[in-house]
Amino acid sequence: MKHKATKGRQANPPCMATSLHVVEIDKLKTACSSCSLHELCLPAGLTPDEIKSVDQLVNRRRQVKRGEHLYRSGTPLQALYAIRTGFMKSCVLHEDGREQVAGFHMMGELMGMDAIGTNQHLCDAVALEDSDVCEIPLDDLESMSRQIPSLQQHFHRVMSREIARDYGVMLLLGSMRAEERLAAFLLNLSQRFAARGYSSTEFHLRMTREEIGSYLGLKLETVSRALSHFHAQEVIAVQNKHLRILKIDSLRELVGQHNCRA
Amino acid sequence: MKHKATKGRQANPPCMATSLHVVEIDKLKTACSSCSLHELCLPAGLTPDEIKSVDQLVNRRRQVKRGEHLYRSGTPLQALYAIRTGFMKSCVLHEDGREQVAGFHMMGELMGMDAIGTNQHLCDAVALEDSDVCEIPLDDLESMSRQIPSLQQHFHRVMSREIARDYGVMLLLGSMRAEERLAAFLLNLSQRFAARGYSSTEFHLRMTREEIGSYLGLKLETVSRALSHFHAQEVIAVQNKHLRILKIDSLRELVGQHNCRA
DNA sequence: AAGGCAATTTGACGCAGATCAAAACGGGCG
DNA sequence: CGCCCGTTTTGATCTGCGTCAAATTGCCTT
Repeated sequence: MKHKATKGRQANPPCMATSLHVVEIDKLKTACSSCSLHELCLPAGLTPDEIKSVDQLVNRRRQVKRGEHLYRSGTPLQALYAIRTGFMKSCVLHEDGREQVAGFHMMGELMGMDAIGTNQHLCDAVALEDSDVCEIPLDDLESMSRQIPSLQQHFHRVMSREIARDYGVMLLLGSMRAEERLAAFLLNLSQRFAARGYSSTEFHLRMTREEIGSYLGLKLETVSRALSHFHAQEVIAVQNKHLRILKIDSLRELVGQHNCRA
Repeated sequence: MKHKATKGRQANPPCMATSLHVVEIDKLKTACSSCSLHELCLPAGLTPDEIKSVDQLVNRRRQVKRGEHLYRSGTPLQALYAIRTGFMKSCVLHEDGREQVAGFHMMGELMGMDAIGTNQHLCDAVALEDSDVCEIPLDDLESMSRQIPSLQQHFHRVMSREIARDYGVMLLLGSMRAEERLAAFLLNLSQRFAARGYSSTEFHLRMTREEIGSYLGLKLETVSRALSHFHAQEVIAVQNKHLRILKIDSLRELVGQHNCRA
């Protein structure tokens, strides 16, 4: 529980990847410097030298197959995880076994921060497609951020942004109507895909309608109906999980105006 | 924007307190060491020596009268604030001017963490009763937490707990019925008052029904009706803002069972 | 290619909670 | 003390979304 000044852990087993060449495994270890995500991820804004130091933090990568858990609620916090590729959800669990999706996470995002306070994970993290995450032991991150102020600062920003995101979700759940929620959700996805260099108007929904509904505080039927309605209005084009935004401004207008639920 | 190794700011104007003796002003400056909240607040778990160092962080105290703002949405982040006495709310603002209560805050709690990511406050912070807060400049907190690992660790825990709290609110807003939400809310208040040495069963609601409703994603009439219903069942006794919990277990049962909204 | 299961869509209906309205209450101020 | 205004309560009605149900589609397995 006390701070350990562990600095790098070269002795760890290389990784759990299954069928990779040695060369690739080696590349895996020198993560951040060569990672295309370092402008989005934890090392954002660091100098190349600093990023080299951060490489030592990410000593292990882990593959999580579609449907598998990265961690489970109640489990002790082992590390934080940065998503390198793939798509995940986190679910908060009710005492009575029911669950609610608390967020969807894509590459460059950090998961597990909710567990720092109690050292126990509060949610399940489940891969919605085959994913690849970097394991970042918290102790190491803390000791390194004592040495690299800009890393420390960036880590704080990342945590803070998670809080800000949560406030946005609270707003959505507390005061938006079904179609507004869905519009806000689609705009959010769009923007995040765009930030990663993907199309902001055409993408694949990796989650089911039920998962979208759980996240938005709606039933799957309502999600389906709202999508159909948007489709009928030609605001979007949906076919199963493939989605294209046709009139992004219409979505924006929808989110802006709160007809109901003052 | 870069880290400044500022360490203490003894030169600041003492404080904005209005009618205090010099002795008291002086006492105000040596905040944490003599503060009865240090087990709840930021210095929790530090050694007496470490707390002395932390005293330098809290170089200013600020009084916020009932109804006044501590900070406003959009304003640049000046500092984090630890509540010493009083009671506050934070409100997220819609673009269209509508607002939603994102949280209620009581003594020992830290406010402003949502602003670290963008350096801009995301919510308004308003005092619901005359309050007294400690100003903690973020730069100073960061530089000191580089020197005192247990401070760093505790700060991370505090931020993480805010994230965990938000997840709880998301759960509440996304999947509980009106009376469950209210029960969860009352239990939460009860527990937080208890942690501060106040009665867990009898307290004063400092916020209006409308503010409760805003926080819980309900209309004030619904809040009022739910309170009346609990009262009729003799689960609680409410008179205006005075509230007594008579059957705390009934409230707990209510939160446990999710009749609706799977 | 066929079969089966999960996901999705669509319709009909009901209800929790929003909305509208009005009365009662309480607290601060002249 | 009494007035005024914001807060709260309570009732009546309306509606968005949940619930139930059934048909359709797509995907994965054999």
